[in-house]
Amino acid sequence: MSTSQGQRDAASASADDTENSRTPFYLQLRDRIAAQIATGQLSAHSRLPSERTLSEQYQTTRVTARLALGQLEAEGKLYRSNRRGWFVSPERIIYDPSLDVSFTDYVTKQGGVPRTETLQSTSLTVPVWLAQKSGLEEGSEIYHIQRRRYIDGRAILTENIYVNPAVCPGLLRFDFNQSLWKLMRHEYGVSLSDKHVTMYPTALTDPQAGILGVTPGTAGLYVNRISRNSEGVFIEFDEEFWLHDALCISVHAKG
Amino acid sequence: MSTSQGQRDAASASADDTENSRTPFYLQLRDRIAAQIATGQLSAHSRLPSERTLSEQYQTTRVTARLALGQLEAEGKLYRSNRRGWFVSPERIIYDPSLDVSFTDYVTKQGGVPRTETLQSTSLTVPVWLAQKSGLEEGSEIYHIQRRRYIDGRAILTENIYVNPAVCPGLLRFDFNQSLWKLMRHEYGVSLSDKHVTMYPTALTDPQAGILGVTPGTAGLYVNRISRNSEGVFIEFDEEFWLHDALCISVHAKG
DNA sequence: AAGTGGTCTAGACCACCAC
DNA sequence: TGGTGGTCTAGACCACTTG
Repeated sequence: MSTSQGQRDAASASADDTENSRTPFYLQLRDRIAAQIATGQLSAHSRLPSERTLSEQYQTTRVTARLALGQLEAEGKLYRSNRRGWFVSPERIIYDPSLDVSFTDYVTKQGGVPRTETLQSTSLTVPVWLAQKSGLEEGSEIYHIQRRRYIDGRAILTENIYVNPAVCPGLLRFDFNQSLWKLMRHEYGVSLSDKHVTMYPTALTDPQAGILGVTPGTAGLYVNRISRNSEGVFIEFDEEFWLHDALCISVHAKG
Repeated sequence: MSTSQGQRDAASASADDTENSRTPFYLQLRDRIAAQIATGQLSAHSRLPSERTLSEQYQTTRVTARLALGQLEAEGKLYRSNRRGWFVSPERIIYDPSLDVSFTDYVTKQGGVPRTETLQSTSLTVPVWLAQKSGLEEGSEIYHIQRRRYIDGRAILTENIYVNPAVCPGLLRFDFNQSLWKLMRHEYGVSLSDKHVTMYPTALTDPQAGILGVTPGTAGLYVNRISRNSEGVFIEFDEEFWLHDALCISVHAKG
């Protein structure tokens, strides 16, 4: 007999009930938490009460509380870290993948604290899929660099970069915790002129989710970019896996 | 005593268990369904068995089955429709928001069946936020068009378009179920030269989720675009709400 | 009317993290 | 060691869609 649901609408001060049917409780709860974020009672990177505390506080179950939290996560207003808890998402970083500006520069300029970790830097053999994208011969040599980047201490993207060794011989001797583009420009005089950027929203799955320390299935944005110089020579293929709430893509097109 | 979990790993023929700990059952289930999609046993737009049937088939509960389905939805491999069931997502449509090509044209070219519905077309007063973006005077007149677009009968995006009446006087007399850009070009000789595109992944919430007939919280991609002519005159502001699994953004940048 | 997903309850054990 | 989220069970009623 205690399976009654609802009856909590009275408590929802929300005004946007343009719908005809009752607002489910998890959406009411979502709105209440969202209001606390909007008013600044909960500020960026601050931690929410535990799921058990929330469900008790709002007299519901963990499942329902998690539904509300999941909504806010999907909207990019909350994120979770490992098994540590739920946190308020900071502002999205504005990012233009068609420009070769340094991550460090634009994050700093927008008030964030950037950090880059190099996870791997090796030389390997061009696999089929990359041969097709780059035009390089299958089996020839290519440099592979894998990195993880942070903003304000939170890992928000991991990337795989594949660089044509013909244009940057000996590249692997350098330190990649800095801007790769600056390095290529200053040390090799490489300039990029033709970029093809592809991106789509998708869930982060096993390898990348693990690297970023998030649950598999966490919403992400996949971005890749093929760069060539003015003669059409392949320079690099870069693929990035971003947490979906961390960025806002901004592209200018002229002509 | 019957609360034992797991023990189903034996049934998972999956080979990517590079992790050290046991793969949760909902991920095993996700992989099994994904395999059926990959092999074509389940083809685009075909419907899956009901959640109850699935949970019985795989000897688990609806909650766990829904977790697996939710994963595939987040990856863009499945979508749901109202209370009708779960369906296999078709290929993503490749879309370049920096080009003024017609939706109808590029969807058709990629083998899809496009359809456009005009939900509203009215003249209204420029609100503050739009005045800031466009440079138009607050309170002056602007045309507003709201549309919903389909691919293969599935509603995949809704958009709000705001057009400067100074460059397209009398625009509202036309039919907007066709390409707006073609219309502007042919009838008014308008050509776009400067476009600023902004986009980020987020959940679809109340107004847009309702228009597209999906549950609030469904993953989406928000895209907006401000277009000006070669003299810098504001032409249109367009904002689009896409289902996240429906598209793949592709942008070329030269120079 | 029957079946679907949508919402919700009231618990449980597990794996990991911080103290 | 205690608390957190992660996973899972076994049910329930509701709202909507379809025949």
